[in-house]
Amino acid sequence: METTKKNKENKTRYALLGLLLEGKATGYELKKKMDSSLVYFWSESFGQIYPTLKQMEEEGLVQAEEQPVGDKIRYPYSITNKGRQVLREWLAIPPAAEIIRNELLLKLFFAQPQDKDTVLAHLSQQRLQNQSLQRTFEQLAETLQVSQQAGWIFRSLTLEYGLRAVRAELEWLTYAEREIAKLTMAR
Amino acid sequence: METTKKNKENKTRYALLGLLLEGKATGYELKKKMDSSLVYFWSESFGQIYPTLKQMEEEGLVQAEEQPVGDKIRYPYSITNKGRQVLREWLAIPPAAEIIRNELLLKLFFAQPQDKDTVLAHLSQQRLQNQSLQRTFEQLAETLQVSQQAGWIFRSLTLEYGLRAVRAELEWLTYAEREIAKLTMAR
DNA sequence: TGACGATATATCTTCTTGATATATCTTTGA
DNA sequence: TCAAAGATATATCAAGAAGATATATCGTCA
Repeated sequence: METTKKNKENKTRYALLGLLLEGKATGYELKKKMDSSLVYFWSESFGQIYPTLKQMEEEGLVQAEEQPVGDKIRYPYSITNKGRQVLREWLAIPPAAEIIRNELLLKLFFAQPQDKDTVLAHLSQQRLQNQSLQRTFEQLAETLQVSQQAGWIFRSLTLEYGLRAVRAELEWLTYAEREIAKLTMAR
Repeated sequence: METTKKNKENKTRYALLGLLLEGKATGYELKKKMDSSLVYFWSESFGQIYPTLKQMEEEGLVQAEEQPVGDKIRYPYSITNKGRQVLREWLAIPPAAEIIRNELLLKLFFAQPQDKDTVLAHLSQQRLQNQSLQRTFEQLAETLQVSQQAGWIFRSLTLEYGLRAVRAELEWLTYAEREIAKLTMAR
């Protein structure tokens, strides 16, 4: 696959531009929005957000505003038409294959028979995390049902993805625990 | 959750140590091994592998050997007892929650009704990628069935995870395409 | 013999994460 | 009413990771 294009492109900007479609917000507010809606498949740190916003302002993709609040100044950003266009163009590009780093699977892969109990503990922790995530998704689904505006369908599809992924992982956990139990019986 | 421990720990080393359990190998060979077995849930670049190997040698976790081959010198590394111990200790630590970055879902999340065709194209590409991955996993499963040595069960569980994840994603793709088709009917 | 692809080591830049610093604002309880 | 705690807000740094690229040798096929 001889690709010349740089796959190293900063994607933080698109996440921020997308969030700014909903209205102006400060870097801090953008981070909060992200953590309440996108975290399950996308996250950014302040170390990425603030510099990216500044850079995008230089490029004319967003516009900052100085808003004095008491003794301090907030900098709410809003998306420009150029920003909207850049986001639209990016949306049309086929998404790059994700790179996954799953620490649980890595530990499992290197485990030996004597690590059985360790592995079972890891699986059990994973189950708890997934169950909690499942509840979060179910609550989000209820909230989403209420507000059926434009683009609603696509957002609900991302949520459905999360729900199915969690369910599949829980089923795998059950399978894995059972297989490891069998192992114990045999010896 | 007041955690003092640095979550910023280099994990490349553990992947390399794990691979070195199977026998000595050069950085290049380690990369190849990784790409043929772990890629589906873990990957590393040369930019990580070579410096990490050097660093681990200084710490006494691996041992380099100078092996002249014709005009050039290979540097096969082998794991030391200290390395084995460090790996074992890491295996016992509960895995950190993965951070996911799914570009497809991000694009979906920001999509508007007019992006319908773009989204369908992305989904269709995703389906092809998943189908190809599914075939790879099925072939790997057959290979794995043959060699049932120690630790075989854990490796087969990681493969089973992959198979189930791919299957779940394919089912979601079908669901998503159907939902978007409904949308078209309605207007 | 030359071309090509695989082997092998290495470095650089950019991107990303997590930790930390600083300061103000808001809320809550003593 | 004062202090403490916690939320808001901006920012920077170090370490880690990804991707691109450079260099050179080896084996093999035409």
